Amino acid sequence: MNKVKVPDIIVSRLPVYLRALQYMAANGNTTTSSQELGEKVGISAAQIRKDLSQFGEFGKQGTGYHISFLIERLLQILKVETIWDVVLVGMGEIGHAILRYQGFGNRGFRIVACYDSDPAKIGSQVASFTIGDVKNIIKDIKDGSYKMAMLCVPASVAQEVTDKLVEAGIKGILNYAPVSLAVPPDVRVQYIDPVIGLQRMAYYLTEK
Amino acid sequence: MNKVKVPDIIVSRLPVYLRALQYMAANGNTTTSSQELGEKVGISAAQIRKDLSQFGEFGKQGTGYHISFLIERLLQILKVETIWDVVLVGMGEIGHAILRYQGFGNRGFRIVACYDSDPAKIGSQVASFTIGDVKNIIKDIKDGSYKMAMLCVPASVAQEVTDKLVEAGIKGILNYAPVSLAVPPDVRVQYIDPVIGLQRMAYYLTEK
DNA sequence: TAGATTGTTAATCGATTAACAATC
DNA sequence: TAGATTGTTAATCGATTAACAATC
Repeated sequence: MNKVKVPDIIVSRLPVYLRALQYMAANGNTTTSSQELGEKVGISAAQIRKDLSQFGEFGKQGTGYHISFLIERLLQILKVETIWDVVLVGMGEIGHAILRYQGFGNRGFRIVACYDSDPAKIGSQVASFTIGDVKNIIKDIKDGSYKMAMLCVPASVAQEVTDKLVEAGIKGILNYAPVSLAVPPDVRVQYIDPVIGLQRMAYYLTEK
Repeated sequence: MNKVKVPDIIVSRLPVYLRALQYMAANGNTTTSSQELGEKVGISAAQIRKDLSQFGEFGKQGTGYHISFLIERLLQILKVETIWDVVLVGMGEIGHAILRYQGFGNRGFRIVACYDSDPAKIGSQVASFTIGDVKNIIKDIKDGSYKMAMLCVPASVAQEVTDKLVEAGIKGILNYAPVSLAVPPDVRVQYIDPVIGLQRMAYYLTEK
């Protein structure tokens, strides 16, 4: 679709722009500039303009960007205009917290199935879901119905469950397990490990 | 301490190396190479050697790295040999989940106090903590006793709470609120927003 | 019109990779 | 010794910034 491949570092900033724009819109703003948006997200105005220019011309000289229009375009570009179905694997503490979290729906994602490997959990009801056996994932979703998964299993089994997800046709994994995953080139992994963030900040702290 | 400032992009990879090394150590491995470590974390061997060389010479030609020694050095470099005290602000769904999470302690961090602004929650007991009034944060920690915070308040109040944390001397904020924060240059923010990760992956998906 | 701000170009800056001497 | 792997240099590659013509 795109003539030239857009660098991933640019793609990674688009959701941040989108989030800020939606926040502005919710506060009643109708227009903004690369300058103003840049201040909100901590990125230079030049970079925002350069990033957006990869996808088209969305602003007007002299006046800047119409917020609702730019939001629409970013939703299109990121392919989150409609809702993606996501499967949740691992119903421990984190899995339950994710299931209770209300913040996915209005940003393009919803959980449609839950899995675990613990016989004590399989078959039980959580919210509106019946927990399925992780062994059946491949069979269940091999029709390609689902492309994304959230992985909340212990680190010790994360790779083997990942292999199953990949075999089942999953192409994007949001990984909460504190371990690096190996996947084929056409599968993306995003890591959520709060400790990595804390350790990274600790480096800059001078004393306790 | 360091003669030359180390690029943040290098610092950001160190916790990932550390995590993989600790995983190897837990599995009984005693030595590794930049090649092997690189395969585990998805980073080139040359880059790992270059990153580590910023801090010293930790390997041996011909044999590679002694895992436990390299772990020790990374713990030192990242300043996570001993435990950092972290305050938790915002006792909603996410705040409670974080409090229940057992994965911080053995990686360098522990929660030492909880705050909220909801009168219905202030004074109540959660686990071993009494929830404090967010208004008192500045007074409570102005002695500089705590340097890090986890922020789990709604996006609408995240900036004002952040300002209080900064005034209270907090230098590192792990932000779970889905909004960009403005902070002085000596304060670091790390963002945890799963939807950003999901949207970023959605870009690469071809169809539903 | 005058002022503001875009989209884009060229220059700068920084990060990654490839290669290899050193050496365990 | 021969093989393996480091730490480091130089080359390559890619990302950011500064500047400005175009134009709303």
